[in-house]
Amino acid sequence: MVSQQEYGSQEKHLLAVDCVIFGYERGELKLLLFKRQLEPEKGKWSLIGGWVEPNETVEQAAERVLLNITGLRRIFQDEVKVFSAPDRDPGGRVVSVAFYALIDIKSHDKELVKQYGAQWWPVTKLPELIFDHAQMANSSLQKLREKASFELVGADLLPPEFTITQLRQLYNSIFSREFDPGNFRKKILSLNAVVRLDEKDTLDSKKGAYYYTFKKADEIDVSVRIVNS
Amino acid sequence: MVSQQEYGSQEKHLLAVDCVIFGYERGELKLLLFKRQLEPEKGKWSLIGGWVEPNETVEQAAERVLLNITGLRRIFQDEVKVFSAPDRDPGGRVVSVAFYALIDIKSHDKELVKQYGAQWWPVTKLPELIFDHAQMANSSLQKLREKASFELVGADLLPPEFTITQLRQLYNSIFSREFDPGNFRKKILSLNAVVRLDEKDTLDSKKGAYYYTFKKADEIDVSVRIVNS
DNA sequence: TCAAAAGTGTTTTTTATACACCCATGC
DNA sequence: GCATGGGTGTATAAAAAACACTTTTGA
Repeated sequence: MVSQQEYGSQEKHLLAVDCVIFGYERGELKLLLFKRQLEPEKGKWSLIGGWVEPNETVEQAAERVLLNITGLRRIFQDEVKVFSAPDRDPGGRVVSVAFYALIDIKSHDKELVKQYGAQWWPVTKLPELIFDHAQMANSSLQKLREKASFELVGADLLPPEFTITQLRQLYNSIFSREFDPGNFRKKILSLNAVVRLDEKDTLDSKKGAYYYTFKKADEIDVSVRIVNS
Repeated sequence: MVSQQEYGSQEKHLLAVDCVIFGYERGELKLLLFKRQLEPEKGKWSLIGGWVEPNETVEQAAERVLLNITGLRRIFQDEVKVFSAPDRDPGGRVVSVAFYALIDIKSHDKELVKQYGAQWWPVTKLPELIFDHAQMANSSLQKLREKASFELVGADLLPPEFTITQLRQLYNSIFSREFDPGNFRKKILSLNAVVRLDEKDTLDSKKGAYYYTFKKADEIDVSVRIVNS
């Protein structure tokens, strides 16, 4: 039986996490990328990663990496997939669990990011990435689209106060398509997940658009479809 | 920087896969479970697992485990999630990647299964499972429901020839609800994914029901919703 | 005054759901 | 002849999509 072999006689593996960090800025969905600081492929662009420690879960490892980079706790993150091709890392056999994370670019620690030589890249114009990191980024975008189809993702990517148009533009950039302004607005408001404030944004339009905030998670209706097909 | 540490100085981990094997028999969705043959928790029920070898991917490890158990190649399988709580396995720190698989119970090697002391259990009446295997089973069922919502899953679970009613009963058991016979039939036929044969099944009904087969994957329309909410 | 985004309303199309009803046949 | 599942048709409801139109205001 496969699992009958003793634990002790088994080969062990280097285990890492890699984080696909999404942000949203000036109408574009972006990814935080790093200049790799160790061989192999030193100097090329990559996702940020970290080793999994013996006393932590892979989720905790990802949280730790995200905290180190952004200074933020309680970031939304979700597992994407395990990448385990034996030769995926020329430096040796490393099995990596990819996570994607959503952050509000404005709220993260820019100093930390700068220290690491990191940079935000629009998802539509990514540079060449090392190893299988491009696959990780692609799979993550797909996962994000799935999530955004079933629930409102703005809470993690937008500032606390936002206009419906900004939310729509975020969705435009996630799905690379143009949502109808009228229909999108109606759909969002029907979800009963946002609250209108009294202030208006007057930067993006002359008339001014009301700001909204997200309701707390426990006040929101569950599982309503947002985007179809 | 998190990933700046040398590869050599890192702790390694025992890495395993666990397989949640779904089958369908006599109107019930079932799981193949095993009497665990090594300590700890020897003799209790569990999923089947195996170690990940240094020269293979986690997907290949799962394929190997499935082949050993069922005698079948090219089984449908999909990654569910990594389970990595440091204390999840009392025998030591083992990180496990859960996979779920779909097989046609009739076509697998019953002798092999018997050798392992394995048994098919209806998903609605599972025994107590070791470690976090119940969580693995739950997450897998959720994943299966997701998949079955967006595409027809019958091809892997049903015999090559099946009636629409059998397909509906499979969906009933996956979603634990009753689909309307008329509407389900119309929906399935509208997908243009099955072909009617000339033979009829006369076991389940007096009038007899036409057998159908699935079209090849590349002949099927992409991404049509089957089940909502 | 007019371009441009905000916001509302209306119409059409599509899809889901509920359910009536005929068919074929073994008992 | 009638109960049973097979199979088709229809009527209603709900949702999505297309798009017209009105409001506001800075340039």
